Amino acid sequence: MDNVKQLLAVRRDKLQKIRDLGINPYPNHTKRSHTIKELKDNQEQFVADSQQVTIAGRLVAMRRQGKIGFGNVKDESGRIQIFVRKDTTGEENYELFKLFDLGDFVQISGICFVTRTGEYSVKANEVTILSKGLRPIPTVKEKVVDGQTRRFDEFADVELRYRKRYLDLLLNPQIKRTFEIRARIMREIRTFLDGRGYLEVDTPTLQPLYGGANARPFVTHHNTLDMPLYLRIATELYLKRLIVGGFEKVYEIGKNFRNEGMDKTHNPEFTAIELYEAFSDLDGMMEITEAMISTVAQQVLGTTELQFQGQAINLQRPWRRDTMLNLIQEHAGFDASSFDRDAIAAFCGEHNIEVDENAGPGKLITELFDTFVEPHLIQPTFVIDYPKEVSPLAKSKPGNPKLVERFELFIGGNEYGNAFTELNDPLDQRERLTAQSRLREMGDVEANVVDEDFLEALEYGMPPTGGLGIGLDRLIMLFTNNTTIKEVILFPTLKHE
RNA sequence: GGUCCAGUAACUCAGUCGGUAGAGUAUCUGCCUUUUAAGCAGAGAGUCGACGGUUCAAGUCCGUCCUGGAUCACCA
Repeated sequence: MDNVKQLLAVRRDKLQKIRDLGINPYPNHTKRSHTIKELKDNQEQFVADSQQVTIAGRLVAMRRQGKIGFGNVKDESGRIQIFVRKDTTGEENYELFKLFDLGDFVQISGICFVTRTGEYSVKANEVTILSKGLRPIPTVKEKVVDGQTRRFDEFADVELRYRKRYLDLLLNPQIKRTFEIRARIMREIRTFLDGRGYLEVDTPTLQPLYGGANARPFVTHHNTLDMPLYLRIATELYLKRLIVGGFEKVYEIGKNFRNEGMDKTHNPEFTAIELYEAFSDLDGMMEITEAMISTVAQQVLGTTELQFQGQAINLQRPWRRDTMLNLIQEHAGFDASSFDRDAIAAFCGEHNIEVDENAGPGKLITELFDTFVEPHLIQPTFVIDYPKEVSPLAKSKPGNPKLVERFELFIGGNEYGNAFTELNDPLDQRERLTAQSRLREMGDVEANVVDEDFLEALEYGMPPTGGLGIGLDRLIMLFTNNTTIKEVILFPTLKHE
């Protein structure tokens, strides 16, 4: 018999022994009177009064010695020591206590007191099993040395942590903070936008056509309708339809799905917010981006100055704004404003930047930007004036037909958001999407597809509109000082074991 | 996808020059009525990621593959 089977068999055996005592190892009801935090908050009084309490939680440590035993019970609010004596619980109940294993959910009734060594504890007069565990839980021990908690045999295997996130949360409770911050960020974004009169909406995740970004989709099939459906890569085109329909301020927070590679900043499904505001524009989107992110930081973290990977980042408004071409000039010493493809391609070649033969000058300019500029944009920076060639949904910049009114937001060398003055000229939009479909024919699998229904909606008239998208997982990474997107997603996508 | 690193007991990790697989924790047995990384004595527990090769002999050397991490490329 191998070790795991042996360990499982021991637990099964104890389970049967509990049943043999006439005790249900999975009772329906709990009689908790206090959370552990409530015990701690009232320590002085509860000890003075020998307060009778009933706590419930997971048994996370056990130190048995003959006819007594110490253990530690943990609920979501905290962790406390229990003290069990045979002559206090009685013979029969002590038999049950001896069948407890680490990881079991237990209920302890007893009085609050302080042990000889000064530890606040519950002295049990009755122990109850709430849920018997059948698998051994990895044991992480802690010792406090000079106020610092040292941990032993930490549950640290990154792969195991992601695959068995429940164990990660249980054994590495500090991980929970990331997801608490995540939830608060979401709530504060909603509070902020609701306060500005925005309406939260839901648009389809399953779409007959996909659009709104450059990406390959996941494809699925609807059996009854016998048609292909795509998991959305963005919410953009549906939200704009709502602007056509007369809503003036809408936003959606939800999952997007992109069928492409994974790395530290890309998970196949990720959470984004998109918002659209009629009668606004790129300047309006910069204002709302600054206001929203700095407000959320203040609400969630209590400050707009944060530390990210050893760098101090200041989210205090206003944020820097500069054009892509200026920034390339500054960091690469190259003037690309001519949009002369040959000259730009030659410069790329000199700096070992791969040049796709189908790439136009605009595409090459963004590659120069990515290489020379992006890593240096540590403090929040709005990069404006993007090449039209790479921005099929953004409105042209007056006075320069090669550029559009678009920004991307960079913080700490990473991209966080993308916004345009939205293109509302239906004929121009049709030309742009048609140009994208030509790129598709030349092999660009991520080029946009022509969405006739969307174009028809624009033909009914869409007001001048500002639109913004922000990758929320990355924002959460920034706020929690994580460099890996998997750390901020509870169940990140992994390959099969 | 390229390169580099890692995968050994349930957990955390050693394993030298190729020579019968190791420790701590956890588990089991015994002792122990104020311990706290409890302690003492003993025991069980492994397809050394998978497959193939070299060799008298492979955890160790070689090849292929799987999984994860780092990095580069691609990608927002």
